[in-house]
Amino acid sequence: MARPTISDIAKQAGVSKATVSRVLNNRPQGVGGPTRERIRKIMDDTGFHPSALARGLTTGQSRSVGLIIPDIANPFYPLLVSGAERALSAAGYSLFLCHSAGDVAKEGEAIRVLIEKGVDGVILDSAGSQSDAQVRTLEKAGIPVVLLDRVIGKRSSRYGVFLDNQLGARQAALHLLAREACRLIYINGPARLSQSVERRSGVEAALRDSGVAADRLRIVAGDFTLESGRCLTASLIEAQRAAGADRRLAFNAIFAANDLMAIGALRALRQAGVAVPEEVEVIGFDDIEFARMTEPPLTTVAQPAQEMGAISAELLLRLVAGRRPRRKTVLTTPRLVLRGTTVARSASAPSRSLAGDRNHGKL
Amino acid sequence: MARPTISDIAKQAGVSKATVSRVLNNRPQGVGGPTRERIRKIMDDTGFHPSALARGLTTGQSRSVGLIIPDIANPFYPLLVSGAERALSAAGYSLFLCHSAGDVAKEGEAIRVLIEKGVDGVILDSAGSQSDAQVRTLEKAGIPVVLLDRVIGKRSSRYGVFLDNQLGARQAALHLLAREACRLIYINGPARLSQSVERRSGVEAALRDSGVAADRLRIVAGDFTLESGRCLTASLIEAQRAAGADRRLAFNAIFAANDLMAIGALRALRQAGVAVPEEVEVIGFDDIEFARMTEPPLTTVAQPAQEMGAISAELLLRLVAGRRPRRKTVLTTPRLVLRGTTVARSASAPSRSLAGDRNHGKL
DNA sequence: CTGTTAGCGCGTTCAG
DNA sequence: CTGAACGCGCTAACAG
Repeated sequence: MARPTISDIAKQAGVSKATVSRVLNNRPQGVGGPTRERIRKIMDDTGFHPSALARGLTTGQSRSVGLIIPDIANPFYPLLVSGAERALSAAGYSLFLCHSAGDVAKEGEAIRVLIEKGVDGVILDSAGSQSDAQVRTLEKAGIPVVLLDRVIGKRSSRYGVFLDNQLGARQAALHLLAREACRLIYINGPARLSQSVERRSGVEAALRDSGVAADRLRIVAGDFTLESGRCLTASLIEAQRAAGADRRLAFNAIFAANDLMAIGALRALRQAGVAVPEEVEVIGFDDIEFARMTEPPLTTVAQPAQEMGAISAELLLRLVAGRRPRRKTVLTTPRLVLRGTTVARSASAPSRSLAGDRNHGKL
Repeated sequence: MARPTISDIAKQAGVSKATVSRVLNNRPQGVGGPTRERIRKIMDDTGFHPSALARGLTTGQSRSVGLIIPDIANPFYPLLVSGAERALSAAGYSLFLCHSAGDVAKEGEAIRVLIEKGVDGVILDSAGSQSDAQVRTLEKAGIPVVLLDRVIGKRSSRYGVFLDNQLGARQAALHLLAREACRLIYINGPARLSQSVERRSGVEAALRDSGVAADRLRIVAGDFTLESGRCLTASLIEAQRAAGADRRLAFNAIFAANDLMAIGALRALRQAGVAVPEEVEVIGFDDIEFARMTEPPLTTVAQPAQEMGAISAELLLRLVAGRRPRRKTVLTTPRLVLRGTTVARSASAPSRSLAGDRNHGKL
């Protein structure tokens, strides 16, 4: 009682395989109405399912794509996956999920497997900046690639979907710098990551744009963990208190390069008895789910992660279909979400004016 | 310059396809050392990758399995996925990820696709209790299925990996009931979910075991959202205050059926100025990532989600290999993680004594 | 040690 | 409108 094949159906229906194939693919011509119905019924009764493997072997299309991400357990990536999976399955494609654990070798292994599985394309949230060779392997195999979230080399050389980190950081910093007599601390991530570089440059741009004196901004380096945000903030508070009335050490605003560090900062402030947002305002980056659960809820720069996943899938499908998208890379727009860790500022321009909507155009 | 096939390699090497196939599959006999090396080199130089599709067509094995979960964006499921993916890829298997959005129809569609893709097996975190027919479709196609996290019908009738919800709830409740003069509130989830039923029964068992009077326990129903936990707790506090010195309304412990509701409860308590854990102790369930970020960090019942994913994968692989595992279902053991929302109790028995280690035995 | 032959299940000609 | 024959890339069984 093995799985029935197309020939089994043909035999039972007293027709040829070709005829069955035609009803399978809903081809209007070639099969009479009654015959069609009869074949359909037999397929249902026998529990027939056409083999996508066999089909792919002849068509050269597997209708499946690979998605490689550094880490599934990290709460940011599932959003990318979710967006991609939805777009893909809506288009009749399936998703091979692979994780690289941030390791270039594992990433290469995943790519090898995906090629063997005959995927029609790959979405790659690359493990490192040296992934260039890996991508070339795919290209050599004639498999389209869309980069997602992380840049490899020059941004414009490959298809990709990224967040405009600079813009997001700029928005947040501008918002804080609009505070009267603002003294801003920027807690950056590890300098080697492109995200850190871009966000920092956004903060510096905001400083220039707002005309605030350069000594009003102070940049410290964290490592994207809650602990680092807490420690850095605690020691800043400490230093400020030790200095007594020395106002140069004072600060009344913190912008952290991710939400976890912002939450750490929040905790340090609370423990020191500093009122948020009255004495110090705080903004994070990412808009992780927990951002709205802190007290007060965290103002933060939201990444449209699901959308990014979906866009990358659409871009890839276009490539798979053989069309050349007009734009090689899509920059998605971050959005400043105002919550309780900042005070309302009526005068400030609405953040949308900065945003534009570059990601709503045609791909 | 299309993708080279096994015949291309054979031609270049001046041997037959069979010989190439033999080195491809590392078969020790059949090929001489030098020939083997030469063929290997040619494969490397041409960037040859064997087609898993074609291979699967003849072997009847695709070396890929499907994993269906209700929702990828929900932070609990990625842990399951992560565990499964790791175990699978370590065994040389790839993972098709599908989401059902909790919808039985979509789940059916996913199953259909997976059958067509020729997966060797399916791990199913079922969308509903009526998924029985779907599973039968798979069984009819000769595809092994392992249930994960959610039960369908009678627990013992199918292969599956589940958490011992009753045990987890019992541990938590016992811990709280050990408090002197404990008056416990249990915030349950929606009654229709098996998780709610099992956890409630665990709480009731703890009450009996501890010999505490039944009127010390009060059960209210939430819906697993943070808001519901907050509201219910707030109104309980309200009622208690309105009653003045009426001690029957007093409570000094809350056990919530998940972490989100516990966090909501925490917030209500803080807003009412109730000290945690001094006046009221709180325990949650799940141990989501944010549990350790609340203030104080949340004591909770941890689910070994990654492990559950990994075990389900191993179970499935065993099935795929044609071996009959000794046990049809694996019950994983929850673990009470003591953090800041409960006070230390030196007298209480270590939670491990209750735990056992049923999930460490042979599958 | 190596080559030959025959499928795996399906899509696609090209004749009928 | 329908059917027979071939090929997709690979493995398995059997020759040599």
